[in-house]
Amino acid sequence: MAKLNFRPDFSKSLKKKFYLNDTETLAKLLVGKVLVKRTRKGTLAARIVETEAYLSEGDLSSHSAQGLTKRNAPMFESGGILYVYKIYGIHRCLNIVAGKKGAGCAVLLRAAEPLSGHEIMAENRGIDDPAKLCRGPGNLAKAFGFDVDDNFRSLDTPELFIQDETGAGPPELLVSRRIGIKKSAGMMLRFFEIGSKYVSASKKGSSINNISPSQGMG
DNA sequence: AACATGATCAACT
DNA sequence: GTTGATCATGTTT
Repeated sequence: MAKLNFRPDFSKSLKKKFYLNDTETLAKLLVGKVLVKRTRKGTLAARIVETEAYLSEGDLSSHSAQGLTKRNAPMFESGGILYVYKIYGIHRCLNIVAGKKGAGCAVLLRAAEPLSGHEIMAENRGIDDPAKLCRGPGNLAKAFGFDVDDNFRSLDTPELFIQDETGAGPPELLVSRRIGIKKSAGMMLRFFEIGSKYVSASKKGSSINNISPSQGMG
């Protein structure tokens, strides 16, 4: 579970093609990967344990459902960049754009297990408990210091990337409905690691069979 | 008016 | 330990 010997390694970063997977597949595959951000104060890293997929079609809760707007413009770019938006005036939500340019889909990062930069995250959050630093989408974004000026930022530089640390095998996942939405609420598009104490909200879910990469539109 | 939230509190298992 | 209700907050539609 905990990666005691984690070291940031840009050579293990996910490549552009990885983000062209369809949104649901990307959401599953991102669980267990490590988000790495280098700042002036130090390097932040956390292992993703909970995600949600927001689709390009047939998903009324996706920000892309109403078409291109100024706010959701990053969603319509090619996958592998950030989409950050404000919610309830207070919080930020960090998304990874998925799929081809023009598709309009993204993966919301909902929770993560801190691996590096604990002190910086604690300072950003104003709390210490490692289990709470990156638990919940607003908290995760705040711990990492992401804001709307990070929109369109690419995930393929040594300053910001996602590292594949799943050499020992992918984590076992559960699937559930997404949290905090009313439209398209029945869709099973939330994915999280079984038994992780870093997961937000409910830890109930159904088991998933296999995960296979694809090149669909999501 | 709705909103991809979080903190807090009450009630329950 | 968990779940559900309540509400502060301000941007977007």
